[in-house]
Amino acid sequence: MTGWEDIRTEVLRRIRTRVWPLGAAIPGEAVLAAEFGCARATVNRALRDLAAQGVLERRRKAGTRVAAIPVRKATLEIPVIRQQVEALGRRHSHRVLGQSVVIPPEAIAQAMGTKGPLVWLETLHLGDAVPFLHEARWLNPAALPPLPDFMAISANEWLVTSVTYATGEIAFAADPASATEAAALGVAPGVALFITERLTQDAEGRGITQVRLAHAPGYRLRTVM
Amino acid sequence: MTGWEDIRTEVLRRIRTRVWPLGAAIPGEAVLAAEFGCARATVNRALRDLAAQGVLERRRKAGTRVAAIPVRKATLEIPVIRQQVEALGRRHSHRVLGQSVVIPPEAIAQAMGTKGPLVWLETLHLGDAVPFLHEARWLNPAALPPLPDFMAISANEWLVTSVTYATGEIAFAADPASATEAAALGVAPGVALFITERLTQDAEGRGITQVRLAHAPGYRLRTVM
DNA sequence: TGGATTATTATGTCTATACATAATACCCTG
DNA sequence: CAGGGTATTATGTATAGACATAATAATCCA
Repeated sequence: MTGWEDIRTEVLRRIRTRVWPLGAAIPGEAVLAAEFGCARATVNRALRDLAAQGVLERRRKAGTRVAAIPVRKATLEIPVIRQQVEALGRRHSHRVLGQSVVIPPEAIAQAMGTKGPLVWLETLHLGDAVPFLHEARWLNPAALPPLPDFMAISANEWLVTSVTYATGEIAFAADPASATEAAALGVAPGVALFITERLTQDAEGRGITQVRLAHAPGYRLRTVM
Repeated sequence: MTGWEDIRTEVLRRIRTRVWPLGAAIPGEAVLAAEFGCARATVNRALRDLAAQGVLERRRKAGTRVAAIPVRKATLEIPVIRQQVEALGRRHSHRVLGQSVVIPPEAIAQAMGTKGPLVWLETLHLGDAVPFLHEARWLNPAALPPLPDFMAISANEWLVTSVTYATGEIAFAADPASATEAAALGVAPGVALFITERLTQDAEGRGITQVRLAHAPGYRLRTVM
């Protein structure tokens, strides 16, 4: 009856009802285990979970305290573009708008950690022949297997299956449509577009790819808390 | 030497190098524990972590398999507005632009799960007296403690500390600035704004608050993968 | 053969114990 | 009193063993 989720619930209740006020230290694991009549490992699991959510802050020796300002953490699932389109009940296709090998601008070169030439690739993703997303991407051939024919497989899809694990950062913004994006998406320049920018690095920290995704108007990124 | 993180690393390596291809089933916990020379619980911890990341899919009895399409999961930290402003090295302040009690439009009433009147609140957040964010919020007084004076404490801040735990959903979008938002933020109507919309519910599923945050141009939401 | 029941199995979780680790608190010395 | 070293302590992790649970596979009966 005292599963770790039950304990998590009870701890949350005490925080919510201010039995344990914001910022206050809570009893140690051993004490709580004794109180709840379970093993310390069970309490540990519950508290670790709450710490991962940002509700608690834990430090060795210092103990556990309720987060003073509970930072909300939300998990975003970032699917492959094909899946996003198909989730809308539309058929996905893509068109390569341009591909070339060029020396990148300074900002990109620095982000990718290389001075050599990169592959520049512009792709338009469509759902039932309607523009869905404009993809402007830099690829670092020095950090990637031989590039395929991007007309056959989109870079987005090729990358998730050929570079299984990597780190990087994502940023979201709202930008006015550039001339290129407007033309590709069939909207007026300056229209508000939802932008996703991603920088991906391999295990050695080399830049693999940098991409700017401009979503057609109406796109919403959603998640539950 | 065989901590659960080491095992996680090794499992990831096998996935990356296609020893275990995408979509394939991997050996059971007991088998892996024997191979790595550790307890099953240790393997379990590693595999659970990878499943939480979306790299593996696990089902009782069915076993564990590599995710066919590795859905990327990113964790967003959603701080209080004050913290966002202060993180930029600016001093936070807020101004209440309007507060009233009205019957909400149909869409809001449905989202909040009530037909009664709600509190409508418009707030402008500033950093060093420069407009930072426009907050347009519905509050459900039936699901909240008595409302404070929102000129003294912003609704954003009051809510995180008085409603410690709740569920809800968040959506991000890019919208053109409405007349109200443009005026408040001091930008031209139609300018691309980054919008955060949040619907918060309490433990019983009652709508607590619904808010639309319009960030001043230049705002970027960032996270690491 | 179809449908319901039962057996099997891999993951999920709990326990008790042990040791590791990090960080604080304390104490001792110069 | 400052500085550094040491003791203490709460969390972090590992282990073996056990039982729970869910889902599939096998079986049995109508």
